[in-house]
Amino acid sequence: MSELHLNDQELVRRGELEELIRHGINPYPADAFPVSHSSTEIRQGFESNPEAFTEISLAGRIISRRIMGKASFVEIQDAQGRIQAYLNREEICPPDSTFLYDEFFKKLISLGDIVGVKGGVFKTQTGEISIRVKEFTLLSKALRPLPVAKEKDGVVYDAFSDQEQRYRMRYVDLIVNPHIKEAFIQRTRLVNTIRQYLNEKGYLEVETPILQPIYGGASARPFKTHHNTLDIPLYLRIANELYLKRLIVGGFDGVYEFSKDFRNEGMSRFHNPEFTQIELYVAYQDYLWMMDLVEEMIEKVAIALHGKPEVQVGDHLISFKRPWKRLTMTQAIKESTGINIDASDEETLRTAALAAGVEVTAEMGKAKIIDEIFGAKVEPYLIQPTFIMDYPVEMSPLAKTHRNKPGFVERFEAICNGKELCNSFSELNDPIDQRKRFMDQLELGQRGDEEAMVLDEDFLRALEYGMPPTAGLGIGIDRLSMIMTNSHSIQDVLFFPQMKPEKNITATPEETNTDSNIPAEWLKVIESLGLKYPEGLKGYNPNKLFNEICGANKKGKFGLTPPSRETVHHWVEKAGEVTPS
RNA sequence: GAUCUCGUAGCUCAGCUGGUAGAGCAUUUGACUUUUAAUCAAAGGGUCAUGGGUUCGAAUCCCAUCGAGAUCACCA
Repeated sequence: MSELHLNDQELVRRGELEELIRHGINPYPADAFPVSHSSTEIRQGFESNPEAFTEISLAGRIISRRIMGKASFVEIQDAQGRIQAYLNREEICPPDSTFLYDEFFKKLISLGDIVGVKGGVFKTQTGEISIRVKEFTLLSKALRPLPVAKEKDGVVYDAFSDQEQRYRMRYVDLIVNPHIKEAFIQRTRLVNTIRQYLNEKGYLEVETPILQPIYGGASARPFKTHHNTLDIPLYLRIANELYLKRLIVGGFDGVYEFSKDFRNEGMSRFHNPEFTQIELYVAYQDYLWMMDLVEEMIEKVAIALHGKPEVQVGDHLISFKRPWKRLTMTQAIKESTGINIDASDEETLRTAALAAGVEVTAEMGKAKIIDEIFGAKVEPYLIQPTFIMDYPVEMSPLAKTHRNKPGFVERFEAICNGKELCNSFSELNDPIDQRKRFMDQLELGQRGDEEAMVLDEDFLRALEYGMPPTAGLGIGIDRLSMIMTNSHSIQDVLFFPQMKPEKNITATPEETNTDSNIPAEWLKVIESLGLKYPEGLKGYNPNKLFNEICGANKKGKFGLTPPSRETVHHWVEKAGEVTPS
């Protein structure tokens, strides 16, 4: 960033920086600054035991400052909170010089600087517990002004509230809006609670591949990437289900993983391209057993976070107290709409759906129509946690066929606040049935469904070796965090939500897709190989090209610095898009 | 992807039917030894998201682009 773009406040701070250095003060000292107390420890402990606070040290960021001649008050914010410090010229300066106060503290220290103080704790005339500073150390100089807000009687004025800036510069958001931290701390507490619960049951936390040659376990569009050495496409996982089941085949009887998954789909306040799920698989259990586990576990989470099973979410007070309501899909739809999906064939159902105002089309099969009715007429109205059980088989290619209800699978979702909270089934372990379900998916894929599952031959091989009957579960951790922290958007429970790049548009956007990114000198090398640009590069193996041009460069004594393999890949890609002139 | 709304100082925001930019906080300078949205006095600070157009004249009207938010679509 060039100096030309600095605003007046940034220039002032850089001036202060130079001035500090001129006075021999390192603005970024290497020395450790041992901290004896946090702001919270001081505020909570001082009243009952003042003697323990005569010699303390504390470090943090200057968040506000009131200079009153020879005395000053600063508010210092550490990881726990804020505390006031009192500085007096005579107390921090040696008798022969007022530099430390008049120059260093007053002129060269700014809001946002990180400082360390040593001194004793006392109470001011207005009754505020404060640190009487004897030693004042600069620990890190801030070169940008902090968007500090002021507060009185609980009302915050001029808070840093621009959502775009808050998400793009979460570090600033966390400094000036400390309450934002709370949701993130709760999220971690939530994860820890689940982890502890599952560990106590003896299940093994495992790690499985994020880069997968075949993506599976869910219906979604993946992110695709490429491995150069193997020269194969790889996908970022959309789920880890099929890997965890392989581990069940391998003889583990309970495995789980907190899994960052990636889906190349739309974004909304409920969707981020990367998100976290926990998946759990337990051998010799079924979905009914899993329902009990979910109830117990989520109730524990609510209590761990709020001290009670009730959580205020928007306008609703949601109770996670066991037991939760349980309904079959059939019952739920019947209750809400009067439609009996069991007794209806596809056409009757379509007519009934249309009559109820659900948008269904002629291409939709019975299962899809049921899904549409449920999504439009039932799910949004389920506020208190509710289990919906037994889904149509077509929508659940990895779930086991229902033990006594043909056409359905042993699957449940917990719905809460109108959204899916988790998804679970008795896992399909019949390899022949599983192959058939994959084939059905393949057919969907050939008909253009971009989210249809792909066939995973190795997974089928694993099933053919025999997988015990298994109960499986997936919970969206971000969604659960949103509910548990009363957050309106997924961005409020992700430190760094995905955003479009912020850099301003270039002045001439058309120039970026001119004919070639290949520098002229390298075009010569390529031509010396007898390849014509761009048509000769179309479909050419980029790794081969890389080797050849590097070789030609050496032998032909072009004397050029070789490009990276990645760059060459890019050239080939680009060449494929260019039409020969 | 669609629709609507928004983008002005470091932050939060004004800026009318078009007439060359305002406030509070922050910043700088000065005063002030227990303040707490400290106070008092003065000063500086802007490519009005970007690029076009209409106009004598555009922050304001029109078009395009970029970015954000909301709703919808998509997403088991």
